[in-house]
Formats: sequence, C-alpha cells, structure tokens
Amino acid sequence: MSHVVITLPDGAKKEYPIGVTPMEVAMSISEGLARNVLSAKLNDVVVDASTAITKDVSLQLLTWKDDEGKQTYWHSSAHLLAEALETLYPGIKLAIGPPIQNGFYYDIDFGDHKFSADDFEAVEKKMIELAKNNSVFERKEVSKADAISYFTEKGDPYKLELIQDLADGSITFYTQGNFTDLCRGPHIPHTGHIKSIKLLNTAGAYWRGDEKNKQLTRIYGITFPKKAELDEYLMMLEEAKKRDHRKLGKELEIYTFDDDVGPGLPLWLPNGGTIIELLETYAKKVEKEAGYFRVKTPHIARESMYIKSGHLPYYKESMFPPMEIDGVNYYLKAMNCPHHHKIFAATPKSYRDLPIRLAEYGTCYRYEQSGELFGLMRVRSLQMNDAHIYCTEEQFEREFQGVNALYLKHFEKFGIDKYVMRFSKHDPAKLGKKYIDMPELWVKTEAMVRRVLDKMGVNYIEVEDEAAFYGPKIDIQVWSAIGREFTLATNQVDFAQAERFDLYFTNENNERERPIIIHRAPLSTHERFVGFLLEHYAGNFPVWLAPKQVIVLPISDKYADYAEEVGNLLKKSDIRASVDHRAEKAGKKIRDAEVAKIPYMVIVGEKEQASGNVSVRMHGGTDLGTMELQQFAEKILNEARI
RNA sequence: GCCGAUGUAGCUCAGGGGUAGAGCGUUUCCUUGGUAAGGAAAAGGUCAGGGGUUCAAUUCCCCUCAUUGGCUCCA
Repeated sequence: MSHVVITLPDGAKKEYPIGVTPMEVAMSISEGLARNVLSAKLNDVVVDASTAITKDVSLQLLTWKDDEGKQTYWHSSAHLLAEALETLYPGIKLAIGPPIQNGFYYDIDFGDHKFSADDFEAVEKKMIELAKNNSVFERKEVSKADAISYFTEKGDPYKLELIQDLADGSITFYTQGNFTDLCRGPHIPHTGHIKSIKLLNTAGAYWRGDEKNKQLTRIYGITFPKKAELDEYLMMLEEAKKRDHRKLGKELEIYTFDDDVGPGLPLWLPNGGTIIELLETYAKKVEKEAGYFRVKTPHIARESMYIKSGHLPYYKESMFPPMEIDGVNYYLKAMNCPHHHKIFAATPKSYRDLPIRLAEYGTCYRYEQSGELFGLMRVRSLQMNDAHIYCTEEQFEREFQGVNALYLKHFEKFGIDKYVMRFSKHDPAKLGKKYIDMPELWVKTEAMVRRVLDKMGVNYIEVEDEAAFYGPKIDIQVWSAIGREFTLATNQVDFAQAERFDLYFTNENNERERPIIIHRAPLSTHERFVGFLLEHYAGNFPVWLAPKQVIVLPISDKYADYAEEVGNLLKKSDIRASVDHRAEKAGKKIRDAEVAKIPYMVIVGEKEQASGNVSVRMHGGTDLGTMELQQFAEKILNEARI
C-alpha cells in the first residue's frame, strides 16, 4: 500500500502518499493555512506537523484558534524561554517547562544567581532575538543510555531524574537553535511563530511539587502571534484586577483586616454585615422550607470530642492549638459536625423521626498556613452555611438529591453558571490510611452518589483520591477574578462518624441502626461566598443583597425636608435608604452614588416637592423618570424580595 | 511553612542620608447648584515595629510583623 486515506474534520476523505506530513496536507489545501499550522491531531493524539503519516487516520490541523494549538505554541515558547535563559545565564539547571491555561512557565535552578523581575526585559529581548532566527524544532528519538550521557555531560540533575522514570525507547529530544531539551513534544514548526512575548512573574516552586525538595525559581510568561493580542490580554488582566474582591471589598467598605485582630480574621464593616444578614435570612428561609431545624452550638469543645471524631489525630495541624481549662484541653472548633452529632445523640431517635436535618451558620476557626491566606477567600475564622442530615440508607438517595436540588436553586438565585461539579472518590490503595477502612461502604455510597447525579442530569467530573476521610464528596469549584480556583460549596457523604459517635436510631424491627450522614454547605462560608459574590457581581449587588438600596439626593438644601420625608418613608417600608444632605451639587452626589454602586438614586427638587413625586435614576445611568413615591417603594420591595 | 516582592496621611500613590508631599476623602466656610467631580481654608503621618551603621536614618543593613505573586496545603 503506497497511499493513506486521511479524513478531515469536515468529513472529507483524501488520499495521500504514505509518509505524508500534516504540514504537507495543509500545503495541499492552502499556503495560508500551512503558514498558520502549529501542530496536528491524528486520531485524537496531538503531534508535530512534521510527523509522517503511515496509516489511514483522521486529521485535524491545529492553529492558534484551537486550544491544543495554543498549548503547543506555549510549550514551544517555554523552550524558547529556556534557550534565552541558558544563553544569558550559562550553567543554570533546567527542570520542567510546561504550557498552562494562559501561557507557560519554566522551573529553573539558578544556582547562586538571583533572578528577579528586573531581569525580564533582557530575557524578553533575547527571546525575541532568538525567535527571529526561525529555528526549526527538531525531534529526535534517543536511547535511554544516550539521554543519560547527554544530560550527565551537560550536568543537569533534574533532567536525569526525569529520565530515570522513562522507559527506554520512549525518550525524545527536541532541538531548536543551540538548545536541546528532553521533551515529549509536540512543538510548533519553528520559533518564528512566536512574535509577542511577556514574562509575567517569578515564584518559588518545589521540584516535583514536594516541599521536601529544593525550591526552584519559576518564571511565568505568555506569548502571542500578534502584539494586539498581547495588549488585549494585558488589558483583560487589568480589568480582572478591578473585580478583585480585595479591591472592591475595600472600596465598598465591606470588610477589613487589622493587625491587632490578626491575620485571616476579617472584620465585617456595616455594609458587609448587612450582606451577611441578608444571606442568612435567605438561607434560613430556604432551609426551613426544605425541612431543616436550626441549632446553636458553642465555639469550643473538649479534646475528647475531637479524638472521638477522628479530627484530632488527622487534622490537628489545621486547628488552633488547644487552651487548657481546669486541666483539660479545649479546642476552637474547626468544623460543626461533632457538635451536631452530639445534638442528634441527645435524644433517642426512631426511624419515624428520620431524616433529621440540623442547620447552623456555625463559626469555625482553622489554622490555615500563613502563606495560604487570601483576602476573604481563605481565612482563619469562618462562618459556614452548614447542616448535617441524618437519614436511613433507604432515604439517602432522596436526601442527597434534595441537597443537590438546593445547590441548583442557589445557583439560579445568584446567577452562578460558571462552575465545575467534582465528584471526589477514594483511592482503594489508601484504605486505612487516608480513608476509613470500610471498602464495601465506599463502593456502595459512591455508586449511590453517581446514581443521584446521573438521575438529576447535572454535569460533573469524577476525580480519584480526593474524598473526605469519612466518605465521598461533591465539591463545586469556581474561579476568582484573578483566576485562582476555589471550592465554593461542598456536599459530603459520611458513613464513618455515626459509628465513632455511636449514633443510632431504632428501626421498624426494634433494632439499633446507624444513620448515614450528609454534610452540606451549599452557600459555602460567609467569607468565601461574599468574596465570590463581590467578584461575581463586580460589586454591583442585586437589589435584594445591596447593603444600600436607595440614596435620596436633594438638589439643594431647600428640599432637604422633603428629601428627609422621602427617606423616612422608604425606611419605614423596610427599604435600605439614606439621604445625601451634603452641600454638593446634584452631579457630585450622583457621581458619588455611582461610585458606591448604589442601585437606585432618587433625585428630589422643586418639581418633585411640588408634586410629591420622586425622580429615579438607576445605577449605570438609566433614567426611570418621575413616579409616585409609593409606586417606587413597591417596585423596590418587589425587586428586593428574598 | 517555603521562595520572591511590597509596607509613606482614611484611600491611591510620589519622594528620598539633613525629622515629609500630591490627588481623592474628612472638617469648616462660601456657593443653593437638575442626572458622573463648584470654590476656599484647615485638620490629618513615631514614613509597619524593633535593632544596627552614621554627626544625622523615613531613606542603608539585619530581625520581626503584615500584605502580596506563586509553591505546598485545603476536613
């Protein structure tokens, strides 16, 4: 057979001589396409555009428009960065340099040289210079012995360590210009594609992600085929910064930190306090409808409870050190579950009582590592939208489904559509170590969880080895404005703690039976959720959540009394309104109200006073014209319904 | 916890070996102005804290604390 049949994405089948490369196929289609080809996909495997095709395949040519094309591009950019660094700083040791979602990085051991952001410009310049050589990325298969001898001679311990783990016959080198790297590929045809380069930041990163290993210097960068795209990207980063909850939280006076209070211990300012209260009102309403009971528990407990729960031996590191009272150690609670279990156990339970759903916006304290603290998203004192459901095995699926329904309801209420549902499972190899040693129960509950998810038709991904120690869980992942990933909400199955706390109910046969427990926190913690909402809404809270809903702006102090009257009437209707009595012009008052992101401005002057009406302007500039005060109040109340 | 950066007025930031500056905000006065900034004056800082070098430190060096970009961690 001297020909291969290549199927293109549009379904067209074409015959080419055996050994044809994706680049040659591109040439046969159009020269312009060939110029833009970065790599290719052969039956779902991404390869160099210069790969010889030896059998019938489906082929997709990858360009900058494809995510996989971008990944190839950035991977090659990482090699270009390494080449530039090696030229400028001879003797450095290279570790790894992969593409990431936006750009790429390379981990480098600079030895004694201190590399900093001040050096970026010189490196970028060198990269541009090298890119202009249009150096071809050449792939070469090498034997393990040859690979070892190459990097031994070069003196690169990191590459040698990587090679140790590779099988002979699977090792490839890529060379562009004077630079050769151990690499699986694929790469773009030549460096000339890389036109616009920006190094973004440096960071410390442990070799192989292990904190016991040496810390290397990681350099992050991004590249584009066109300068306009780089500019656009940098602009986008700037825009994202404006949405950062830390910036908005300060500007809108939501929360603050104080050195005397301590790191990771947020103080909620009145605006933040209002938002929290509204969130709680909403949660309590929804949970009441869903059959939850509210409970209250103390912030501390004796050591013995956390030994019983299993938290202490495993999670001591994450708890504040104990305080000794009357010769006994007490801990600040890092979670509410043990307290709730004690409430379940306080009175005897019949199967007729189940399911029992205990809810509490409980305040917890976690000793997060200092380097982990991040605005409101990662703190040391937190209030969870917590609840524990105790149910029978037969009730489990229904209850679990009910919890998921609650999640979806919340997402709709807050307009959350960008999230990933992660179904975290155990790793059977770690039973008895990371996970409680009850293999059948793991299999059974994971199957139940999957069944519920499938039945509800929600989108989710399954991940191994990320379950809680007492059972599988579902996490909702979201991203902060600056792209950091967070678990917003969590929903966990627990078949272990009932045993540890000797929780039981009496079943129909008058026997003792263990309940299954569901831990759930769909609205996350106040801290993380408000942080998330600040970014989600870019500070423009919907009317029902806005700390200030209406501001009344008298045109001059001649109308101060009328403005006061309007403000008082609104306040009496339970609307969060205030009056701006400053001796400023209307334009100034409007501007300040706009900056404060207050949803409605009510402007009152001569006309309004004479007619007893109000003029309404929405945040953003929409003029709603003049209306009766009562009509306006009803409109707000209607929009603000929780 | 680790590597790097940063810390100057309430906020955003400039400055720099000879004990500090702007804009916004605040207060007071003038102005009574109709949909994104009217004018003037004043108050406000142990230049994060501690130690060192120096005739002299906010500036240079060291330590601590905090913030921050990442890494590790995240019940």
